[in-house]
Amino acid sequence: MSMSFSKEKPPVKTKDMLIGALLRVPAEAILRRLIGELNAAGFEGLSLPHMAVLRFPGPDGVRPGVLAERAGMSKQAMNRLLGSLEDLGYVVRSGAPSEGRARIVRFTKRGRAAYVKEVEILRGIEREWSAELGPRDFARLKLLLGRVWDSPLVR
Amino acid sequence: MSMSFSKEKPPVKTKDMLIGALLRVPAEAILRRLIGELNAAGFEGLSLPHMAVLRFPGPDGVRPGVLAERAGMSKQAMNRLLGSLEDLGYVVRSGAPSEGRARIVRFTKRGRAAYVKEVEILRGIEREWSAELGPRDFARLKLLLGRVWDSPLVR
DNA sequence: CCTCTATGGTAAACTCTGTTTACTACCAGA
DNA sequence: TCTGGTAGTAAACAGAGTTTACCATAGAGG
Repeated sequence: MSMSFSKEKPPVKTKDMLIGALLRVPAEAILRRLIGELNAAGFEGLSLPHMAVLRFPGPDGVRPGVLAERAGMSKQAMNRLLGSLEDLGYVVRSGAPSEGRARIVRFTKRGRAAYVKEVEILRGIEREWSAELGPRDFARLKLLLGRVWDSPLVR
Repeated sequence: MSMSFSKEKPPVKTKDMLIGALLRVPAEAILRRLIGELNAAGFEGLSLPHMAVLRFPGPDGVRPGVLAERAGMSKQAMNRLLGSLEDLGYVVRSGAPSEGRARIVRFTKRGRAAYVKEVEILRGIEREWSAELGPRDFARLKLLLGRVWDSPLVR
């Protein structure tokens, strides 16, 4: 599944860019890179849809329905994702609901390692951005995005 | 106490957030809103995949293959998207390639109106963000994202 | 104690969207 | 003229998600 963008920069003035593209393009670039590096690091089989599960704050100890809600998808879709992740050896789900208990998703060792690696990759990306923009400006960027996060704008 | 991503804020410290989520979440929120408002404004039928065509700098006067490249998808997939957009009355493609000329995508009136509306919606979102963050900080945010855009980080 | 209802999970059919594979048409250059 | 490259198209296929429907459990009220 190639999400690759064009390889050249469009001949566009930055000041014309609207906030939509300014956020979307780097966000997608990060996601592509995350998946690529995860696979390259030996965590094979992980693809874009799996990221809906692996992303912060992670699925460990959480019920499938909650994960579905977080990811903004149906329980059924999430369930298949979890089945896939289970087949790949990244998570396990506790016993069937017929036993009366709610199911709980748990990381396997491999799953936890993948999650740790994911955070590492993101930290690496942050270091690169920090080097490119300068530490002060990168910190400012994160701070501003944090204020957006805390605001009602994104809900 | 389920913490839903879409309706409530997760109990998370902003400083723990990594750049991936900080960009992804608002980018997705904007996209959802864009599609919703476009539909509500009478531009029915437009869905998420169509946004790969309608997004800046727009398809007008461009060949299908170039649009495919821009969107990071195969020419076949783009072609079907364009067929869909054509059925919905937003674009037209010039005569078949058997006629020896390269096909060119053109907006219909409706298509151009949708594109104009899209920019309007985005400008509206920018105004809201500007009000929330303050004009100076919003300008700073766009400037910083522009520097990311211009850097090799996102390619 | 029994039923009714809400909740959580599961399963199958369907739909949408993209890729892969393969084909046709035109064009420019040896 | 032949040949390789470009542009577009078509059909088969794969995947990912939703809808519809169903089962099991737990808790509340009669």
